[in-house]
Amino acid sequence: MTEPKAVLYEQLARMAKALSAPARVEILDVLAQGPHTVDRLAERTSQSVANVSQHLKVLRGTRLVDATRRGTFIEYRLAHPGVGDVLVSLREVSERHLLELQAAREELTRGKDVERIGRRELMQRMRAGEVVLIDVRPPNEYAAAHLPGARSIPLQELSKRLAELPLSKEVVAYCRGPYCLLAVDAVQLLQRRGRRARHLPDGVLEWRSAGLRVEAGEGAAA
Amino acid sequence: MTEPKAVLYEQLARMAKALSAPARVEILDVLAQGPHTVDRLAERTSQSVANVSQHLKVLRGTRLVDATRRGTFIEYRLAHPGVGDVLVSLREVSERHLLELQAAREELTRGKDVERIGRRELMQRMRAGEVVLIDVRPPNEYAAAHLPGARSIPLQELSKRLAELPLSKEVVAYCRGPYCLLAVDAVQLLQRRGRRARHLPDGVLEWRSAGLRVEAGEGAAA
DNA sequence: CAAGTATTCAAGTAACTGCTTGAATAGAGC
DNA sequence: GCTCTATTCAAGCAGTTACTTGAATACTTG
Repeated sequence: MTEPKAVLYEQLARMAKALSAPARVEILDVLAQGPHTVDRLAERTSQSVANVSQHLKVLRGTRLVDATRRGTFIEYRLAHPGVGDVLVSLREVSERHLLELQAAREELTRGKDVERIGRRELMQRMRAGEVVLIDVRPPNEYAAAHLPGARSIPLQELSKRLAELPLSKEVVAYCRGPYCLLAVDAVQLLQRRGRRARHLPDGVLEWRSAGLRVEAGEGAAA
Repeated sequence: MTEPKAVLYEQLARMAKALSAPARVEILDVLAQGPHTVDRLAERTSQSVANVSQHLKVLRGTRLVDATRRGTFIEYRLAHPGVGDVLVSLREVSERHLLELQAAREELTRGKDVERIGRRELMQRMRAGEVVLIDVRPPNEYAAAHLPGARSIPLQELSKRLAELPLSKEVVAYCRGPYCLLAVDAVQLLQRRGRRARHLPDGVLEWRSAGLRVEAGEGAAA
């Protein structure tokens, strides 16, 4: 008999091991924004296709991701919203304990301090009709999932589409999550144009992991 | 410049890597029950002292555990309650996705099916004074942390101390968590003696991770 | 200060990991 | 059925990991 208790720890470790390569964490992080094909993943993560394929195999082995064929491509996606929760939980504990991570995060946002808004305040002001929430990610990510009531205005189009945003309301921008700079750039751009704007540091992952609802559809096809 | 974004993923992976060896997960699991010295850890996990020491070094490197000298021993403990949350979160996702883990868990509890009680019902019935909650772990673990209102009756002493449990009340037993069999054995013993008894599959880790309060002290010294 | 011991270090090993390169496979679409 | 191409496989290499054994530290206690 192989100690049954040993099996339990082996399996927990196996799951952790699946998350123990930077390349795989990045892949999961990208997949959290929506389904991707192998070579779009390779492109987004600057890795070879073969290598991404091998990492995906590992992730499929622990059933963290699912694959479905779609035309000539194979589309990979997170197997379950709960996978996102682990990512968020891993990030929380890492930020609390790893000084290097805190340093890297500060480095990332150096000179990009913008005023933030929290989930609760955002929801209150949304209900009161006082703010417009914009999703500045690419349209396909918006289509895969976005925050309720958010409008899709990709960062690249923002300066041309300013007229869509009522002057009377404050603008709140979000993107992929706390490590993504799209929304920060959006807020800076809006402020330079004389708008009141704040940054919501959540992405759909964080939002869902906090137990809140997200919407899908209404955008470009994946 | 080393890509700042790459650093973020490296750090997340570093944290996951710390959890990617079965021996380390087991060590953390034991530490979650209270502080331990290196050689008690070695004993509990059936590993060599030198090896445990090396694993502890890794865990200290990611600041998951802290060490403090206490007499001639060095006592290791989880650095932060949040570390327990990661363990719980890792376990949740692993149970959902890894069939092998589900199988191992069934194997572990085969022929030991006992009636369970949930957190909510337990709290209601505790408030109503209808149940006695007993902690069947060794006294030092009880002393390190236990559920509010629980009485310490180690499994070994249970049959001798039955008189302490009022016949009028149902007994609820808990131990280290869902993979620990102490409480299951306790419930079986109680039932053989004609008592109404149920099993709470939580340990202090799960209880705390659900946002509930735990108590410390009032027991044998660590 | 000396002795004792809990803990850590150091060296050596077998096994594994992540990445590359180049070839094979397996569907879709005509 | 044939071609095209997205994806996977296979082999190989440099670097790392987990464990053992045996010796060295470093702290307390007397």
